[in-house]
Amino acid sequence: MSSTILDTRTRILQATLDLLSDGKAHAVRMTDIAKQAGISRQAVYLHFDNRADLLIAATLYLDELKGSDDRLIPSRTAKSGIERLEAFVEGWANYIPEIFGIGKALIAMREEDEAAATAWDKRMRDMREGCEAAILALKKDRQLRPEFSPEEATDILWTLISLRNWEQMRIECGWSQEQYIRVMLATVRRLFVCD
Amino acid sequence: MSSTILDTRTRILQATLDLLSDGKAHAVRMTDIAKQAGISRQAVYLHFDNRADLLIAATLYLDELKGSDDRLIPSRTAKSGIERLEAFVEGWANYIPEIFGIGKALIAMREEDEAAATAWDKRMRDMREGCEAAILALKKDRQLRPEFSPEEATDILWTLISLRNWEQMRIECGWSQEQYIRVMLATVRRLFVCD
DNA sequence: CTCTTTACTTGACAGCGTGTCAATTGACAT
DNA sequence: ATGTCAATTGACACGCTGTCAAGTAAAGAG
Repeated sequence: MSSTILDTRTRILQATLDLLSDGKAHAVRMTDIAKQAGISRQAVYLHFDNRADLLIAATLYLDELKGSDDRLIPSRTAKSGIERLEAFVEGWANYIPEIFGIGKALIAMREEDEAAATAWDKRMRDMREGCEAAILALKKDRQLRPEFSPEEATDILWTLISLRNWEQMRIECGWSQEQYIRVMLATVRRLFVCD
Repeated sequence: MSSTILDTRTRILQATLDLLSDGKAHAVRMTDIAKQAGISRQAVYLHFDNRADLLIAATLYLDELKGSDDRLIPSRTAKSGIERLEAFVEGWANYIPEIFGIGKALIAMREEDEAAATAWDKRMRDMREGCEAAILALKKDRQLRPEFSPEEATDILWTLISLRNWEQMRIECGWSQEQYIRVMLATVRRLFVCD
């Protein structure tokens, strides 16, 4: 594993993230990525089997870069269930902008590529576990409203803070990130927390 | 405008809707549609300029078939703001399954095709007006909760009952249509209606 | 009963993006 | 000097969209 291999591979991954960060997932071709990385298109295939493989690797690379596990710490160290719920929602909300580009690309690929679908679904299932933990912490504090079962509440929360909804609110509705966070926090508080 | 023209055109549109109803938008090629309609692939282009044009026409055709305007009647004739909100959410919820296939296809096309994006956006803007009307009816009754401005409440409602969220809850979360309606009604009531 | 028009067919082909293959270069290690 | 390995170049197959040209079959008009 010479450092040259790593360097080129990393440059490809970085190029991928750079280009996808615009949110124009469909406009990013293998040729564009190669050009951005300063190599030939064919050389990309020396490091990644195909486009899906590259996109999946790019999400893992991004995790490394951003330390996605650390994101959950404030939510894990929260004292009350309410605090935990709010810390989780806010932490995730601040993480979305960083993963949005690659996320959107993987979501688009989901429809055509089995491996991409599996990879993205796994990430989303992991995120759902965070939702579930927050809901259960609330329930443990007897602060979870009785309208919804914990499973339903988890599903609602999971759906509510999805990438797609963030995109719709931020881009379609023109909300600022601050507004998004404020409204989401108010929404989950109102929906799930006993008065 | 001989009836033969109409017949073939209609058969193409019907074939398109039939194939898309499975929700596997990306698997439906022009060839598949032609085959389903019983004509040659090239003949499809005698009636529609391109794939986007065909998909857009298919949504309009579906509107004709289903009389989408009639959907809003129960919501318009509702007596109170709450009634109106609930009628709107339930009416839309029951409409989604019918438009889901073609809707998903247009959403996917949105990214690549300007015209498809415009067409779908228009439909969604129209739907947002329904959301807005329901929220304003609630406000007029002084039943709209003060946490959100009417614009914010409209945006939240609009996002909440989106096709994507319906898909996530029905398919990803495995909810039944009845469960979806029950939970959505409870959610909007809790979020927007004063006690 | 021709003549024309119209809808449709067939076959071929260009464009574009992905993915593959073979031959070659250039650097570095032994 | 020799072998290895990353990367390059050029060519090509595949799948799908969209286009074009020539031909056919049937309906309507004179």
